[in-house]
Amino acid sequence: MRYSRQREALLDLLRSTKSHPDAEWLYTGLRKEYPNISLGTVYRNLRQLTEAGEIIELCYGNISHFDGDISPHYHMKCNNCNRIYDIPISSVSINLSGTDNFEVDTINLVINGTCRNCQ
Amino acid sequence: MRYSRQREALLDLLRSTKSHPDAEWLYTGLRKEYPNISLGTVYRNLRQLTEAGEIIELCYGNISHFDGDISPHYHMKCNNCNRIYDIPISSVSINLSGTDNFEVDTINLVINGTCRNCQ
DNA sequence: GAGATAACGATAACGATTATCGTTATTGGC
DNA sequence: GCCAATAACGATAATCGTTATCGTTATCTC
Repeated sequence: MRYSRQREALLDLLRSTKSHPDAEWLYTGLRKEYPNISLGTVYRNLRQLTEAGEIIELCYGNISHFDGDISPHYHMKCNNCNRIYDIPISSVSINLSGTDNFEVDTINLVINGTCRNCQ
Repeated sequence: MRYSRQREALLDLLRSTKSHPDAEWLYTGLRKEYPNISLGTVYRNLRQLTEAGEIIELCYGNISHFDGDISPHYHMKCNNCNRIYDIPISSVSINLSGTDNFEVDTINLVINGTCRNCQ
């Protein structure tokens, strides 16, 4: 993967937020610095970075969101405002007993509910 | 919601399998009994049944899968064959401590890894 | 059985994502 | 530093899952 300014800016922007944005949000943000950047470039780089393991793709509600934080953690999604919050891995303990003969790779946990702001 | 033969057949088909199928699979299956059924009908009824809480919509990899089993349980997804397996709720114990002020509605847990067949 | 209308089938429209293609930018060897 | 090779770009067309439209059919209520 050869260096590109656009990909670097995308990675910087994604790492600078905790909002788990989608491609459109990133595109809008990048256009401030790169007014001619193409939406295709955003999608291409999001896919490359995901495949390289530098970012994580989250799938909530049939559109992809992205997370620049690749350290293990879980998510909380508010059913009202659709915001996605992080849950530190230390706040959850998961105990598996019946997954016999299944080789566990990653654990994906999403708590759906209502966040403080929306109550 | 008025009765319809097509919706009833869809519900029967979905409840008869543990494969967590997508719309296309259900469409293909229904065409054996209803050769003229429309794909739009499948989608319309899947949405209605989901909204009515009679089935559950699962989102893995940007295409919707459906589950006729609405009793609480979790899922295991094989990264190799993409099959989705059920995990009984009794096999997992989840302990939340840091979700302060978040009103929990549902818990969505997916274990990604390699199933017995694919090892 | 008749009128009201939900649901149908066929198909067009939509929105997110991916592919194409000619041009531009990065890189490694001279 | 320059040049050739080519990865990545921007613009845009194509794809694919899903939703909306619309005239017709089936279900339900009286």
